[in-house]
Amino acid sequence: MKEYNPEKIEKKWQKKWEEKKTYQAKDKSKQPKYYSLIEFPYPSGDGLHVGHPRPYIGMDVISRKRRLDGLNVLFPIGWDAFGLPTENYAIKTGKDPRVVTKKNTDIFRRQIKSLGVSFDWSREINTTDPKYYKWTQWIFLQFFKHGLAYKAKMAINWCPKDKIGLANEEVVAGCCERCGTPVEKREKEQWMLAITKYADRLYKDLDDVDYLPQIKLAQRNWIGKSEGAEIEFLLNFKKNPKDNERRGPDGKPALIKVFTTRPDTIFGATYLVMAPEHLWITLATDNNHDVLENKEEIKTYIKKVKNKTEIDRTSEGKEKTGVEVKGVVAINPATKQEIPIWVADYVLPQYGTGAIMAVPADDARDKEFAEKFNLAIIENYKKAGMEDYGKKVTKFKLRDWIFSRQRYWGEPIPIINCEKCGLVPVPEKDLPVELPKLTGKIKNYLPTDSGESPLANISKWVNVKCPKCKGKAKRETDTMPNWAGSSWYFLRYADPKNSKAFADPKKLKYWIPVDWYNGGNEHTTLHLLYSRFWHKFLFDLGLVPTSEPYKKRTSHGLILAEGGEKMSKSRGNVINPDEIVKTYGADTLRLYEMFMGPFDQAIAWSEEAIIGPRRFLEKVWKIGEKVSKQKNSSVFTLPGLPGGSYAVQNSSVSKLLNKTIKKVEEDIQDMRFNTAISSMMILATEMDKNENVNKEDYKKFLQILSPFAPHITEELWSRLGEKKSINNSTWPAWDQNLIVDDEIKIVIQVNGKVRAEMIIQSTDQEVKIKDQALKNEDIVKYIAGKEVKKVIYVKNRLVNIVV
RNA sequence: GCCCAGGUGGCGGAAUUGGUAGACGCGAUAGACUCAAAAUCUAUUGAUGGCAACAUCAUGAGAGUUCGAUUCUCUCCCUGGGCACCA
Repeated sequence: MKEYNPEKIEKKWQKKWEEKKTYQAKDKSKQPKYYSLIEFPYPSGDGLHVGHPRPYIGMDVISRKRRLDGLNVLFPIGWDAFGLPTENYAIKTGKDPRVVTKKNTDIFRRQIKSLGVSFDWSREINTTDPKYYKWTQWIFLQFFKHGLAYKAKMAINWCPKDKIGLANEEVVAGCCERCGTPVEKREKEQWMLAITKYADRLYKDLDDVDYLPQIKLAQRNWIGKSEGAEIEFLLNFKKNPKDNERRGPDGKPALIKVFTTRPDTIFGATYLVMAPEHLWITLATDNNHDVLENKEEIKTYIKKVKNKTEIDRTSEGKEKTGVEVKGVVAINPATKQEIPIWVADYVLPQYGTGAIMAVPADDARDKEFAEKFNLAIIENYKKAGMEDYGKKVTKFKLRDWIFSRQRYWGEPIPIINCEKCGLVPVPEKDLPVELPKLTGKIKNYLPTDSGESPLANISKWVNVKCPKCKGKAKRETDTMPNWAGSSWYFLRYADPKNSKAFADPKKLKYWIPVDWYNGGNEHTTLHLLYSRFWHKFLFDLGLVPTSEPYKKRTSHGLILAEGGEKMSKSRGNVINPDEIVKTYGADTLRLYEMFMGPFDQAIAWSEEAIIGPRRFLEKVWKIGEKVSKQKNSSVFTLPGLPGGSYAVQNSSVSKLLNKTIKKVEEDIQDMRFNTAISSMMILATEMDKNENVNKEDYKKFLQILSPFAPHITEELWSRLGEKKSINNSTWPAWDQNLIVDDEIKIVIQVNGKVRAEMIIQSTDQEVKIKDQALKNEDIVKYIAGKEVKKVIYVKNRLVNIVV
């Protein structure tokens, strides 16, 4: 076997590693633990494309490096398999989502395995497995029992033709993706999780974790902590003087509470604006109240606003709309002036109090609105103190999490609705509440006409006895969002087969927190925040050992198709890794994906460029042939010293090797995989040129390459006579003495422009170097006859002469 | 619109974080080997001018700070991602 034949050696080693359980994490070990984590994939029907493995390979490099560092590494994988695409596919084809999921995970598993990623497959999990979602439901019950899961009326996207609730993604340009009918908003009772109760801690504890700065920033912006004041504006009713007894339509004192981050600008507040959804205006326009002069006009406006998206409503570019609330005015507590009240959709109901004081002199949106509707703008108004007119409060943009889906393919919410007892949790002993199989007459995965989940159609499943009073009751038919299963999956990996608890506390104590979690930027504010929330809740219950789940978080960029577009089946530009593995080998694919560009940035695939990494591996192979032919002439044993053999150092290659070991080590830690590979390419070229490459040097090279290209290095390693796997070896140490150069080339600049080069000794003093530079013959002609104002020396870099 | 990331040769990108812009790879051109081709090897490869030494220009655009700016500041343009029911 002279030629490099990746197909043969890759399959061979993958089989051996599996047999020898090389990558299985040990629950008990004297070695320190290391938990590295990737976001478990959604097994879509399109199969794996070359973008999927990028983060896996990246974290695989980290994990393999950690093993060589002597750590007990947990690097697990599973399937986040509930979700819309599978459900929609099931609706279209009538196939059981379970069958579809099984098929898809089988394909994904085979494909991922073919890349030699060092996952511990013995811990594989699947969120759709009842043994798994039993615990998702169990955690939900804990939320419910602690009052953090509750029901509330929320607006959902509703297609009036298909009569189903739609995900935001299924709404295209305001219309239903399937039938094109304009989408309406519809109020529906939804399960909510009170993530806002944790807003402060989710914000503050970011200080203690090692996330990339932009990830922290994104989370902070999302939580949207702002300090400001709530100020009460008293109302004055015009239509009926009796109303001025300071009683509003809701029976409370007639006032509107606003939230502002700038209470100091109150003297400039010339009108109030309420969100169309504001409770005050809802009540004031209903049939029981008659305080407003233009109720119908306002009601028409509110109806119109209802179907706009939030982005449309708050975009500065879009023209502002609104109506004045006639028949009532507010009194500015600072100026004592009467100011008009408006309803406008640029104010959102969820944030602050759903009402603002408008200061058009200071706020761009208020100004735009005031100019359109001819409202007063005061410039040069007096500034007030922060707490002169209202009390200081902290508000968060973060909203509670809508946790219901009217879908089939999700975890059933384990609640029973009893006519007498109300919402009753399913007893823990009855978990999991399994999804009923759709058999016999019912083969329909569509939601019901009333907008309920398809589960509502299955009366046998729905109708149950109340666990409390044994009376008639019905199961909750809403299911959980796909975010549920992924909010705690990393805990399950610590103990994936446990049937008594979601995980053994001892094992959690050993493995948690996750040491390094890498994932997509698109998950920064949802999944990452949700899972931190669940983890904190479990921590408060004493069920997990840490208040934060992940010590470190980094992100990867997407791989785009050749034109720079997203890869998708519908565009027909998907590249299947199977073909790349077949043509070039898994090691080449791995190297290429790590080499193609910075790990955290989106990058376009290029079929043409893959050949580079392949040529590099051919070269590594060639050097291996050369080295293995050498007799051990370059290794000798020093008499008198125990055991070891001492290599004769080939100084130029050895120096470069030591520099490369250091560089690769540092680059892996910072995920600068592309430059790590580039430095190894330089080393390989150097070894290839050199007649006598020391065997020990070459083996060190194989070791530092092995996290990137595990198959070829394992093969070459064993050919050099090593009996143990390269995985069980130790990362080579670099020698500081071999890294420092004695002679250094520096440049000489005149006025910042490079004019000459010179060689200095590393021991040279600054004065000597400056003097040498001024005397340099190329430099003399540039500075002759000119006054030297300044000479700047940057250590080991340059001398700059300013004339 | 708001928030985030980015814009460097023909292409992907590098630049020790203020210190030689273009490492490494792809592609291209020429040569070696070959009957020939492929593969491989060697050399060249930012632009302009010049026989050459060399000079000038050049990191999205414009300004600023500095001995020195791809890097820092300001203004603007463009691309990608997120915006709460996609995963």
